[in-house]
Amino acid sequence: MHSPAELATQFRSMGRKLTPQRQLIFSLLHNNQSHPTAESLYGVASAQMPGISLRTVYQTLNELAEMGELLLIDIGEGGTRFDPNIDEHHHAICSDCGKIRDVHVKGASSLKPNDARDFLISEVGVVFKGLCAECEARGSKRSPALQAKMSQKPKSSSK
Amino acid sequence: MHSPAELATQFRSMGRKLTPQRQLIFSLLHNNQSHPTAESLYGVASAQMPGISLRTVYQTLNELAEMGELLLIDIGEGGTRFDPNIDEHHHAICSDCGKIRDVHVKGASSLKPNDARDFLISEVGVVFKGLCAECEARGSKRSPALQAKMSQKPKSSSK
DNA sequence: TTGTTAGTTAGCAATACTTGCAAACTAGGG
DNA sequence: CCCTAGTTTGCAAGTATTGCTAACTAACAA
Ligand SMILES: [Mn+2]
Ligand SMILES: [Mn+2]
Ligand SMILES: [Zn+2]
Ligand SMILES: [Zn+2]
Repeated sequence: MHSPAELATQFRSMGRKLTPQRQLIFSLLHNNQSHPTAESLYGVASAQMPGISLRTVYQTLNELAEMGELLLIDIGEGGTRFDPNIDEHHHAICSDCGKIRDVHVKGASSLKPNDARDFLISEVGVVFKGLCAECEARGSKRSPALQAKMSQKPKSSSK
Repeated sequence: MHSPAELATQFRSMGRKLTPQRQLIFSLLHNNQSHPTAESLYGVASAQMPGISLRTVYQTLNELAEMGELLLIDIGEGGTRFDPNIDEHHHAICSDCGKIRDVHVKGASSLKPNDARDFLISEVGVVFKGLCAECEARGSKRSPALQAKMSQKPKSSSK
């Protein structure tokens, strides 16, 4: 993703406005390697700008994605994760805590299917699943589903 | 996934019952390479067994997944896809029509992240995105989202 | 500064997918 | 044929995301 300043220029040049909400989201995304969900971003955004709406977070994330400034990652668990790192890279996903780490894989871009020679490849993605250092050390065996449940606070009206 | 007959035995030996619904689902899944969603399976199941419930399809698919007889695949678009092919393989996903094809990738299992040497890998997945032969030939440029919309019949009460 | 307006935001309804629940049903053993 | 543990259904509820629109405001011009 480009810097907040560059995005500002880019937005304005597209006839879009530079609102405080957008500026905040740009800054929260800048150098963010956590692969956040819309909801988690909304959490930190709300802390700095009470009243900002989840709807606006979704809207801005979608705009950035359409502009090619963000990548979407869909692991099975939970919602879509957003990735401001648009350079070629791959991911290691911890099946215990759900954290996603950026990794680089030598030779990944030249991988080809043995079969399906008639398939026109536009993109190759490699995903490693396993345990991150922390979870491995902790010797945890919790499933991601259980993890999610445990870190869940009772929600009243989140619709 | 094991054969319907083997699954029958396996289910009974676990104290589970062999119902007509389960038998039907086993047979629909056997040698099925379409990576169906619960909903699409429900469609074909309903044709052969009117009255079978979507709930039961989900239930059976989840049971098979827990038993390790099915793999779950989550592409961004639409619901979870189920894969009765549990041998090591990878996928080519058409960004136009959404079809998923099984592919084999030489050397995939020995891929390692350059960084993240502290990550304990349990599984490596490779995904190719691009155009399948049909869509490529057709020269289609439709997005999967648009595709989905176009093939959508108005739903009344699908909740 | 002020006015104008196209674009944006907030909030709530609606949708899509999946699971929770409980009453009715039934496979499989005795 | 009976019993009952396990199953199926139908519907409510939950989660993630988008549709809609009235109220708001950034950007620009006067
Ligand atoms: Mn990343
Ligand atoms: Mn497959
Ligand atoms: Zn972890
Ligand atoms: Zn295609």
